[in-house]
Amino acid sequence: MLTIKDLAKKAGVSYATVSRALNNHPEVNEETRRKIVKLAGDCGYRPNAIAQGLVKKETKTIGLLIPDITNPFYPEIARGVEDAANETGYTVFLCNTNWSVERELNYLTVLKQKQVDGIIIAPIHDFKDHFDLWVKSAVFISRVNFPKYTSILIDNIRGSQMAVEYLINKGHCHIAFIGGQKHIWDNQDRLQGYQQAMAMHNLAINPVYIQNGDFKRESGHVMMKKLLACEAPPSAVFAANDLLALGAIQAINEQGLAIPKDIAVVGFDDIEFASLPEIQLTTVAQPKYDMGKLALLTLIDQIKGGDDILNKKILLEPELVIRKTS
Amino acid sequence: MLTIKDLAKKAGVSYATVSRALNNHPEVNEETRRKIVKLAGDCGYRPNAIAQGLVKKETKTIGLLIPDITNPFYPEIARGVEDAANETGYTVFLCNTNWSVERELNYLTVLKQKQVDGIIIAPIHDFKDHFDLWVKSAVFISRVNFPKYTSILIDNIRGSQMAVEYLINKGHCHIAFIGGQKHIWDNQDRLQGYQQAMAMHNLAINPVYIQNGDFKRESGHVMMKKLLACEAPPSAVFAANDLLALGAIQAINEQGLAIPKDIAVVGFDDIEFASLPEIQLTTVAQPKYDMGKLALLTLIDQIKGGDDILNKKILLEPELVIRKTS
DNA sequence: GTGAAAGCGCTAACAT
DNA sequence: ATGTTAGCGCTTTCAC
Repeated sequence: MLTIKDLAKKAGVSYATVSRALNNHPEVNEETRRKIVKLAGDCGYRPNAIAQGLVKKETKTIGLLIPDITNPFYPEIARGVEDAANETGYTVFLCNTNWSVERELNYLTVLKQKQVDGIIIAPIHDFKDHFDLWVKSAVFISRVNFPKYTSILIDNIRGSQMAVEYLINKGHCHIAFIGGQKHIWDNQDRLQGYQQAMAMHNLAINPVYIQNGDFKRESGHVMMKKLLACEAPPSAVFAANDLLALGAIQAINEQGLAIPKDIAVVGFDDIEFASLPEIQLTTVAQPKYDMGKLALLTLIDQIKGGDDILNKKILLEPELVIRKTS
Repeated sequence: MLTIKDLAKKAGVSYATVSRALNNHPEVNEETRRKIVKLAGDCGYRPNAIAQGLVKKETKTIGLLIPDITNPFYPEIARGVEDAANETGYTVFLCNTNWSVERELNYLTVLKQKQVDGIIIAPIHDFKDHFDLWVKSAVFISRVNFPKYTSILIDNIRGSQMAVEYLINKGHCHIAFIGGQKHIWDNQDRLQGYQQAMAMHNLAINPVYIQNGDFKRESGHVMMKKLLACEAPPSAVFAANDLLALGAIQAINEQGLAIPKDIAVVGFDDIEFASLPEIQLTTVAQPKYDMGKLALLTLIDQIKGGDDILNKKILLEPELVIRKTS
């Protein structure tokens, strides 16, 4: 591996000069700079980012913690993060927590060791106060209970209200909610939006109409089967994400029931596959790619800037996309 | 940030001893080790991995280069890579090349600078010989033309043959191929498998039946529309991946034609959404998750081992999953 | 404008 | 068994 010293030897200057030339320090002679830059190009010299990181205490690296890369919602986010990272010179560690708290925690310590400049996280548990021990800069893709950090997310409550009100306006009054893990913020807020919409229209909620599982398709399938098996099955279901909605649709079809005639279904996220002609899922859309991009840019601001940009809460507007399942 | 020297001071030993204790060197006194380990735990001390990387010339970090994280095929791979990386103590850089050669090349230099121990790559272009300038260890998720590196992939030709032969046995003789970028290995091999199967059954291929675009859904839509518009539309289509198949299905439906009655469709990959009840796409399955895991483990072997494991070619068996679109 | 030298946090060879 | 020291590749004072 070619080092800065090797290059300095070839150029006949001290390696400090090479460093200055390559880092565009103004004090270096224009001619020597050109010579050095040319030489570096010819030799294919690349500064060792690890060594740079050690002295500069900045690694130009961030961590992206998400629960499930397999849910098409997250790849969109990741793509946004990654595109923006690329443009700003950062590289991103992919940390798929797999809905495991242990793994989330473990990743945090690993990322700290690897000296990332910051993290973007869609958390799966409540960090309490331990969090700031681990990272200096972070942006959350979720509501977050401690004020110190920036978060960017869509208005989950509003989105859910829109979805449920739409169903109510369509004449439904037996509307069920199928959700993911109870403790996940997104789930709580979407449940709350559902409850508020029902309350605003003086609609009672049958307790069995509120189901919680996890955010995967199979879980939607299971919960919907339960709903279908109860004495008074709902005439509509609001699912806390599209994967759950897809699972619910499957259960409904297996029962021989028609969508939306017998049961209407509305999802959340608007993953790409929701728009397939065969699916045509009505759902609450999130600007996933833009959220990813924004998260990264906000994080960079925070890394660069200092305290004044902390504690920003960026709330984006959801959009109800009406298709054929409702 | 707490450093090893701070810790040494607190423990009342030299920092070399701390290093030895924490790295389980045998020569250190069992009692001092326990004391140090305890202290480190209490203080929440984590060794700086950047500093470790600099001296050990090993970063416990790898790069994963894929063309499109948005295609559900790749998240499955990524999850496999990531799970295995986690178990073996590695962290992975997500490098989404976005089908851009420039970005792929750029990532290679960035990863080199960041001193990754190796890379796993689903390449989008032919590196010629420049490649070994950049990385020491690599495994390809694709066929690869230069022998020095390990590659792991399924038998694309065989898989395509299986798919096309299945269509032929179903009585089809006007079978079209819609593919991705012409120069991508996967595409070439799948095209070849298609051609071989046709030839083996003495079936002529109408040149317009071979369409190439990119590997995205919209491209499948466009290509299928073209096929539908030609004088003698095919009675079956073999798509080089599931996204293309999904796009083709959309075009067929828009024409008011029935699947599989009027036109049969077969895809490749078996992404999760191919199995949705509403889709039920017949497709050639790849063991995506296992491929990812295997790729990572093979890479580690290579990093650790040396030359003897280079140039392994691991060819996995595809499986034809017959569903409702054929 | 350039060189010499210190030091980032750690490991490992060399002493003791 | 433990301490001392060199050095990984780089940036950044501090001299000149």
